[in-house]
Parts: sequence; C-alpha cells; structure tokens
Amino acid sequence: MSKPPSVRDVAAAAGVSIASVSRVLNRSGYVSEQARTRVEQAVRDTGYAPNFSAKHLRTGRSKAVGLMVSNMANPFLATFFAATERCLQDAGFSLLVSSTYDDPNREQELLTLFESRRLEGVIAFPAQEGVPRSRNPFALCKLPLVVVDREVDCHGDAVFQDHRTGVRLAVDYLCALGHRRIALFGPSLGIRPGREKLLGYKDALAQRGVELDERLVCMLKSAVDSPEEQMDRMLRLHEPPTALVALGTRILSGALRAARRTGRRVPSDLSVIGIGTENAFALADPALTTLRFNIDQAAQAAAQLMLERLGGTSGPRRSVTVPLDLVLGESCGAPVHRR
Amino acid sequence: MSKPPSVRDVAAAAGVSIASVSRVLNRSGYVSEQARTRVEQAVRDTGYAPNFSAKHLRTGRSKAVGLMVSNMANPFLATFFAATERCLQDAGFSLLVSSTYDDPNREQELLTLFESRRLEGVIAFPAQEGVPRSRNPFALCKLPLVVVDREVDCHGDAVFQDHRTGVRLAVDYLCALGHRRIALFGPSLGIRPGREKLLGYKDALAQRGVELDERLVCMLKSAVDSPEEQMDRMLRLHEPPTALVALGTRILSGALRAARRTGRRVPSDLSVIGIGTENAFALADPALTTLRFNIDQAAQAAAQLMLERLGGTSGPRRSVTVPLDLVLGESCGAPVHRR
DNA sequence: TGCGGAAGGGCCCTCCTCTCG
DNA sequence: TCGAGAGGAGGGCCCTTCCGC
Repeated sequence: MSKPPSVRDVAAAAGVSIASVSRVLNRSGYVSEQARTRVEQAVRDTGYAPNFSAKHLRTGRSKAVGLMVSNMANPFLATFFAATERCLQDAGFSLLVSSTYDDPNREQELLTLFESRRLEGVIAFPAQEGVPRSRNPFALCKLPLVVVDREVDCHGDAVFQDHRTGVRLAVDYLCALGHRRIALFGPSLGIRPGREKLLGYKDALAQRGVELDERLVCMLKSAVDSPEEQMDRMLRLHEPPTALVALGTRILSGALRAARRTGRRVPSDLSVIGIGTENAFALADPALTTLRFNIDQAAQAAAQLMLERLGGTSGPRRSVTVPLDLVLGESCGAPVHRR
Repeated sequence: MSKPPSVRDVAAAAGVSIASVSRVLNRSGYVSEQARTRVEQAVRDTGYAPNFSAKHLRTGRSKAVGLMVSNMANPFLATFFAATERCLQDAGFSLLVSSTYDDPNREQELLTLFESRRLEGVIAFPAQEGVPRSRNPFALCKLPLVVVDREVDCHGDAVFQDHRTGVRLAVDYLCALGHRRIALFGPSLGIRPGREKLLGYKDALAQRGVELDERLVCMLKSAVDSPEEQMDRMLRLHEPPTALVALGTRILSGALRAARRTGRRVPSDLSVIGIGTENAFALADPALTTLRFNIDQAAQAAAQLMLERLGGTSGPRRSVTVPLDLVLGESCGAPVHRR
C-alpha cells in the first residue's frame, strides 16, 4: 500500500525538474528532445498516473459531469446514460451518475454533492415540475444544466422528446384503420411526457372528427395505480375500446392481461400500440407496433448542449426536440364489432 | 461565474479562524457552542460546499469507486449498478461508471483513468478470461478489486452467480415433465457464465440418465451468430427438441421466432424456459418460466466485499456465490410426440 | 531556446498559544 | 501553579504556471 508516485518521483527518476515533467505531460512550452524521452521513460518506470484531484485544484476543471436520473434500472435511462457517456468521453469528461428514485430530498442532496465535487455541469431528469424558483434546487444550482423531458423554471438548456407528435401519429394510424374507440393509457399528467401524450391523443381525435370519451383515457397517478383494473373497467363499457395505446411497459402488460382475460386476441379483437426502447418488445407475439424513443439522438443533443456550455457558449436557454418514431409491427388491424 | 466560497470566506463571515471552521465541519476537536452556530450560519450564508478535490488531496481519500461494465444498456448491468450505488452511498462513496463494450483496450484505458482519479476501488465485469497475469490490466492494477461473474487470475475478490445450479434446476424440471429432447441455447463458452450453464445442463441430463445430444446444444460464439438459424436446424432433426432452454433475451426471441414459423405453440408443442431480470418478460404470453437473477444480492455482495476492503480488511481473495431462482410460469408442459 | 525555482489553489491536521477555573 | 478547553498559525498534499536565468 505504498503511495503512488508523484511528479516529484518522476522528476527525480528522469533527472529533471518537476516543471519539465509537467511540460512534457501537457505538451506545453519548450522541452528538449532528450528531456522528453527521459521523462517518458521515467513515467513508464515509475508507473506514474497524474493525480486528477491535484490537477483539478490547480486548473479549476474537474473534467466531470453529473447525470441525475430517477432510476437506472429503467432501460430508457440506462441507454441514455450509455449514449451520453460515449459523447462525453471523447472530450475527456467522466460521468458521475446517480439515481434519485424521484425523491426531491435526494435530488437536493445530490446537487450539493455535485457542487462539492465541483462537477462542471449536470444533466438531469427532475422528478417534479412547477416547483417555485425559490425552492427549486435546479434553479438555485449555479452549474451549467441540461434538463431532459421536463418543464422546469431554471436557467438550464432543455432536451424534449416529441411525445405529442408521436402519439398523434399512433392514434391517427389507428383511426385510419377504422378505430373510433381507442383507449389511452399513459403516465402521470404531473410531468411533461404525460401531458404531451394526452395532447397528441386529442390532436389526432380532433383531426379525425372522433369525439373524445373521457372514460377511455387513463393517465396513471402513481406506480400503485393498476392499469389492469382500469382496462377491466373499460372493457365492460357498453362500447368497449377496439384499440389500445399503452404508453409504458408496465402499463401495457397490465392492460394486456385484462384484455386476455376477456378472451380478446391481438390484433383481431384488439389493436395495440406500445412505447419503448428498441429491445423492449422483442418477445411480443405478434410483433408489437411501437412508438420508439430515439435515445441516441436525445443523449447526443444533451451532451452537445452541455459541451457547448462547457466550452464557454453563453446566451439564453436553448432547447432541442427529438422525434418519436412509429415502428409498425403486426399488432394492429381493422376493428371488429362485437356484441 | 465568481469562484465558489472557500473555508477562508466562511471563516471571515463567521469571524473565526479557518481551523475552527474545519473543526465544525468535521466534528473533530473542541468548539464552543457559540462558534459552532456562527460557523453553521456562515456556511448557509455563503452557500459554502467543501471542495472534494482539495479534501481528497489532503486526506488521500477520493470517496469514489469505479464500476466497469460491458454495456449499461444491458438491463442486468443497469440494475446491478443501481443496487450497488444504493449500498455504497450510505458509506459516502460515489460511483464512477463506464461501459467498455467488451473492448480490452478500453478496459485498459479505463483502469488508467480510475487510477488517475485515485478511485479507492474497482468493481468490474471483465470482457475476457485467461489473459496471462503479465498482460492482464486487472492483475496489474493495484486498486482493491471485485470481479463479478468472471474467472480472472488476479488479486480481486469475486462474486459469482450460480448459473450451474440454476440451469440444472431448469433442465431437471423439464425432465420431470417428461422431456428428453431439450435444446440448450446459451452465451459463449469463452466466459464463466456460458461454461457453468453448460455444466448445469449436463449435470441434469446425467442425473436423469438422458443421453447428451450435441446437436441440441448451441452456445453462441458472437453477437452475430443467429439463434434463429440454429433453432431452425434443430427443428428439422429427425427427433426435434420438445423443450427449449434459452439463456439470453436476444437468444430467446430468435429461437422462438424459428419455432413459431413451424407453427409450434408454447407450451403445447414446445416448453420454454428463459433467463433474465424481473421485468424482462412481463409481456410474454403465456407467462414465461424463467431463471431469475438475484441482482440485488449480487450487487450487495460486491459492495460489501468492496467496503470491507476499503475499511482495511486484508487477507486472501474471497468469493461469494449468489443463486439463480427458477420462477415458474405457464410456458412448460408435458411433451407431445409429433410425427 | 530550454530549464528550474517557487507560488498558489482549498483543505485538514499537527502543533502551539492563550484563557480561565 | 497547573491543567483542560478553545482557537490560531502554518505546513504540506500534487500539480500547473509564471518568472527569471
């Protein structure tokens, strides 16, 4: 457990001053060819690795960015992380990641930790929207910030996914197949993705002249809400839905379970559209028609915005919107009228 | 963009010396009640957050651990990460995570980065086994190390999943249902999980007195290998398999596609067992009988081993083995003889 | 031009001093 | 007079960079 070598050790081994070692390592200033080779040899001999913390203290740059998500077990977030890392590592940045489990206290703590570690910026999926600026840790945080898929009143740049257009396309597709009774299941209206999805649903119905039936809409309020029970309820309506747009993985499997219990088959009795990452539905049979996230695009946009800020770009908030794609499978067909 | 406040600023604001500020913050030494409250107030007023890098430089502890995985988009690894983080954060450690995409060069670079950042330890899923010690970056790395699910010749502690017993249980279950022709699809034999799985398969067959037919075994060599084609081949055998053990998500969906093309139904014509995390197969219909990873257990074991080493435990390598559970669904039944 | 000396960045901790009972 | 509690001064962790030879 001996201490790792420092510049001093390298300088001694190479027979030069520590200043020269630093010059060689950072390729700055004038160094003779001879000194350079001796230093390089000494670095290898001693197994020297420069101490990032000391460097940080001196230069003021930690070369690290924080990523704050609700839960890394969520495949969307995990994939987003992987893609973000790929973008940032070429610029020499490391990524410190942490899950908040949507706990505002944890968000607060984490931002404090990020500030303590003097990270250079933060990319975040905040848990809440509508928190007044004065009590909003994100607004209070002075670090460069990129907020993804949330409307938060703060200085940060923003990346949005175009849930609204995505859902509009999906519902429009079902209308085109002849459906008029289309059930919508989605996440909470408390955050942007849920609100935008509902808007997209309404857009499509309005455009097609289909009347909105509130009984076919279920935007879940908590993780405890049961999509299965809600679907049960809808299927017992006088005019039950002939199509299902289920905008969440857990939501979809719950709703489908209810549908199966009534003996309905996909797509003959019920057309179904889901949402997710590329691999989420590999097992579905028949292949599921899906709204697909463009995760790489979103992550690249976030990383790009961050890198530009870190590079010194100033100016007002910017925002980037990334589309959702409708990928056709075999889970949708024309509606059949039952009695 | 003014510089963040330092202990000096806090000391000035509180009207005490720097040493007293430090004593309050680290609750060490004697501080009067009055001084304490003044310092605490000054910390709030100035928005002071101690500089981790400076602290690290001074104390020699970075309070951070590295995690190296092949690809965070893999749900198993993402869930493992989340669980590891939960264990380490209570002890005040941050986690620096990175994906290597199974590139040994990247592994090497990453270990160098971890050493530069003076991380206190590394938890890793190395890409390769059998690399001689002298050229193995993990053996050469001097940091405390925990290796997960790989047999690597190095000083690190180890966490293993008991693939062998898990697969033995799964195959034995199929044998008990009457199956004798059981197809096995698995990952490469190049790393431990693949080897152990094959051993478990052989264990069960031997125990049940079923002869091993090599034509029913397909351990994929690369991500390009097509499980679909291999399953096709098996289904054209004179005595095709009546059951399928597919030990990978992509593997399973490929093999199932081939089976469906021949008109086989699950479980009447083909019994199926998969492997994965809790949520992986929520959509499968019928519910899939699954070998389930105990990810939390594995992550806790890895974190625990690491924390003990960081706490100063010395001594020889230790290893922990975590079981896989067989979770019954409705995808298995008695075999039907076709002609 | 090429090199070395030295300062300084934020923090912790080891001394040391001072005060009061 | 002495000892215990409280706080101040300063060195050094490792690195970069400004100066000056």
